[in-house]
Amino acid sequence: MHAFDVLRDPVRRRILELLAGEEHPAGAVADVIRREFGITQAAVSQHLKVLRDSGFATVRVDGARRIYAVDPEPLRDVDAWLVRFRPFWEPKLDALETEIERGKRRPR
Amino acid sequence: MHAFDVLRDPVRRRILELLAGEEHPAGAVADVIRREFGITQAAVSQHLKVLRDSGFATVRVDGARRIYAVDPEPLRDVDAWLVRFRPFWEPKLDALETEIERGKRRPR
DNA sequence: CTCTAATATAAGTTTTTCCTTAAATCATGT
DNA sequence: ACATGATTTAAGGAAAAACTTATATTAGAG
Repeated sequence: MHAFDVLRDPVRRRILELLAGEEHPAGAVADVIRREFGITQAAVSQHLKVLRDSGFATVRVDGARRIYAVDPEPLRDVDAWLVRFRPFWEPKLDALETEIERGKRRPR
Repeated sequence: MHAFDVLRDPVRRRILELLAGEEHPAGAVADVIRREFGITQAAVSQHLKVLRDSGFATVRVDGARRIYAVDPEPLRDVDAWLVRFRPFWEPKLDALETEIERGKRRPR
């Protein structure tokens, strides 16, 4: 499943936003989403499954709870795809900025 | 229609890639897409309509031809949404970089 | 004005997505 | 062992997306 297929759904985007701040157990995610979107816990669980299967989220078992966290890899792919359009809205880089940008892209 | 709904379709993403390089008449786009995806001219035209309606592309009439070009605004929104996840893969900025970044985000 | 090329739109079908309810798992406290 | 709480999985249905073919529109050539 392609990254954009996953991000297409507003519920999944919201879940990722929640997880971006910090990890959460499935139940906590379900509570927020149920309140905001009015869907059932089962539906939320299905979305979590999509996020797992597509590599956007990782799970850690803690007793009866499943703790979800963001796995940023696929988001990075999206970011990479966007690169070719960024020149449309980003000002030209001068020489110093270019050097720093280069450093950022070649991390230690 | 949300930006991610538009980007979800691989044909539309490919069209945007084509237009990112330079503007093209609808027919030229259709030729490439038809070859690469095996769909009809009508289907391509429908995708172009989605891109128009959702603000991803602009059209300029030139005789019997319609010249399409990228309008980057919605892509910028996507970029903005990604911001919150970028700390996951981008190294920390030091003070000088922060200053420059700040300058870049507040153009002219 | 008529023909043709370029493109868009209409109508209908198939496929996919997302939701619901119901049932299955699995860990923990009693 | 049993009941309970947390979560996932299964099955089915409704709605949305993306094709196809056929038709409409519009510009320019002759």
